This record gives sequence, structure tokens and C-alpha cells, in this order.
Amino acid sequence: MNMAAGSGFRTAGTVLERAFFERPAPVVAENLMGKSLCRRSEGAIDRLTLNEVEAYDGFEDRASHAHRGRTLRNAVMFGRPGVCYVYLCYGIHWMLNIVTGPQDFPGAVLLRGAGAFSGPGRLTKGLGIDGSMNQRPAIPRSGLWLEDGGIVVGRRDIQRTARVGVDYAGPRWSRRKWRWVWSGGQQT
DNA sequence: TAAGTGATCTCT
DNA sequence: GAGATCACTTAA
Repeated sequence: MNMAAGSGFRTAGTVLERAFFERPAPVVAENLMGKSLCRRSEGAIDRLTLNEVEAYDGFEDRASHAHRGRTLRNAVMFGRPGVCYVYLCYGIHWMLNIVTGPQDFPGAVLLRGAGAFSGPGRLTKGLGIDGSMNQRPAIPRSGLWLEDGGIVVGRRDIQRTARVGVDYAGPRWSRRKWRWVWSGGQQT
């Protein structure tokens, strides 16, 4: 049992470096559970525990923006790991992703839930994240980064399900269990 | 259950 | 340039 998690208070942890993200998106996604999404705005720092993520990986994943190849919008997915990929969905909601995998291989993890925020659009709205964060590295200097706060999430506490809203991708990809949910991680 | 909303992509 | 699509949310 993690002391910090138990007390509901967390100090700064270890910043996740590029090497953490330089792995396949599903691996990064699973390992992001329980990590802290950190946001600095107006001098204050918020640290929220990640509890829901999805992986989008490679050219063949028909649910991924990159499956048709590189375009102006998804170019960041082909770039350096650990960089933010933020885009507007349905004309209203900003989606926050972190680029994964090696250079030139498109992959990203969609951050869908952290702390009390449930849903990718609500998360970005709550943290004041918009398109201006696109293509910026997820490091403290950018005001948005990830930390390992020492919280260990048991595998039994994580549910793996199909990704949300990707029925169009066909059964092979829409049914793939590339969504991770930690139901116990919504307190902070 | 369906509308809102606008950038992006594909096809003409 | 037009039309379809979309990794969502909210109000009914």
C-alpha cells in the first residue's frame, strides 16, 4: 500500500523521461496507470492520478489516426516519443495524447481519465489544455508532464476493455482490448 | 437519443 | 470546394 496514495496527498515524484514512452503504445498505456498527470498553471501545480487510457499503435490499427499514413494533423505521432498530440474532436473537445514508440513509428496513448476527471474532453477542459499544447514535449518546462508518484496499481485492479467510439475500425481493431481502466484511481 | 460543433480528410 | 467523418458531452 502506497503511503502517499493512502493519505490522499502526493509530493513530487520522478518525472517520466522519453525512454518511458519509447515503447509500444499498449505497453506505455498499461504502465501509465497510477502515474501522475501534472499540470502547472499560474504558478500552482496539479497532480492527478491517471486512471483511464487507451493505446493507438502502428499503421495497421484502423482506429488510429495514423493508419492511412502521415498527414499534417497526425505528423506528431510519427515524431519523438513523449510529445503531446492534442487535437479537436467533434468540433468541441480537445483530446490529449502522448506520443509513443520510436521515431517514424506512429503511436500514442490517449489520456481519458485522471483524478476526478472522467472522459477525455472533460480532462482537457479541467486542466486548461488545448491545441496550443500540441507538439510540445511532456516535460515540466512545458507546464504539462508525467510523474511516477510511487503508486503501484495491482493488475487485478485494472480492467482491460475495448476502446471507446471506434466501431468504425472493424472487429479486429474495435474489439482489441487497448483500453485500461483503474476504477480505484478516481479519488485524486 | 440526438444535436451541437469545427477541423481534417477524401473525393470531385 | 463540397461532403463525410469524427478517439465526445450534454440536454432531453
